[in-house]
Amino acid sequence: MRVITWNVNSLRSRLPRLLALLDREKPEIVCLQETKVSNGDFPTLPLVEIGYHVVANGSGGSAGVAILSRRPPEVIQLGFPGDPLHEEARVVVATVGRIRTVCVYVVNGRSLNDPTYQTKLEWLDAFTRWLTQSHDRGEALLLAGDFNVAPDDRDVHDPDAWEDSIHVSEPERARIRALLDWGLIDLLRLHSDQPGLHTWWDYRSGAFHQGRGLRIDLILATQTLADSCVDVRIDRNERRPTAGEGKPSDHAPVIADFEGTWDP
DNA sequence: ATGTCACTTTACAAGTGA
Repeated sequence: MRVITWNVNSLRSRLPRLLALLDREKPEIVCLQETKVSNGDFPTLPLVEIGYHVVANGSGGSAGVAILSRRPPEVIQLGFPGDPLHEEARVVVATVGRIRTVCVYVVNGRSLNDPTYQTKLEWLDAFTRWLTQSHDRGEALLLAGDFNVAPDDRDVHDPDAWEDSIHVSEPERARIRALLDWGLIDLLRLHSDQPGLHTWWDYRSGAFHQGRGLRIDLILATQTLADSCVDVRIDRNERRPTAGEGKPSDHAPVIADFEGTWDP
């Protein structure tokens, strides 16, 4: 069973690349962020035509999330009770097979002195409170998305240059640790402790070409699911400009493989 | 610090968010 998370930075702009990714990787579950499309304008048809179910949560703003799945999704939830930014559409939840799948797009925050930085911390607190209080660490829970936080210095191309910056500040990292302390496991770190495994590179200044990136797109899972995770990789090639399928997102997809079908 | 991208708007350029 294959799971992919990808911040597409506009689904409509990225649709040709998404269709190529689905054809290439044949994932069972896909978590998308920054779809930037309202539910009414979601390009459902080309995805249904190739065998995917679609659960979208989009308000047309700069966020928007979606879960695509081979199996029909059940117990669908848009946002979460007490979401302080409910109208921004940052969370979508669905059960696929035996896996409770939470797709998340965390507030960016822009910089430590921007008002949205506090919003980010408060939103992460509310999200984590909901997640930990309404789920069981014994269940097969998958939490995937753009966390807009690089969990530790291995996830930052130049930790000195990024010290006390947005995405790496200690209060942000403490919020990620709270999720891990509750019982979630950072699946990529099961397989590699190497630095330089980035998932996002700024469009500007040739950041991708120069390897100046961060790992902010994560797939977390509870122990029962993590036990069956056999591989996690980052599709860096998808971040490259290519002919024919339009421009790349500023994020690369993260791809996790699990043993077994996880059918009910 | 910033050389990009995609979206929006009383829309054909400029502001916003990332």
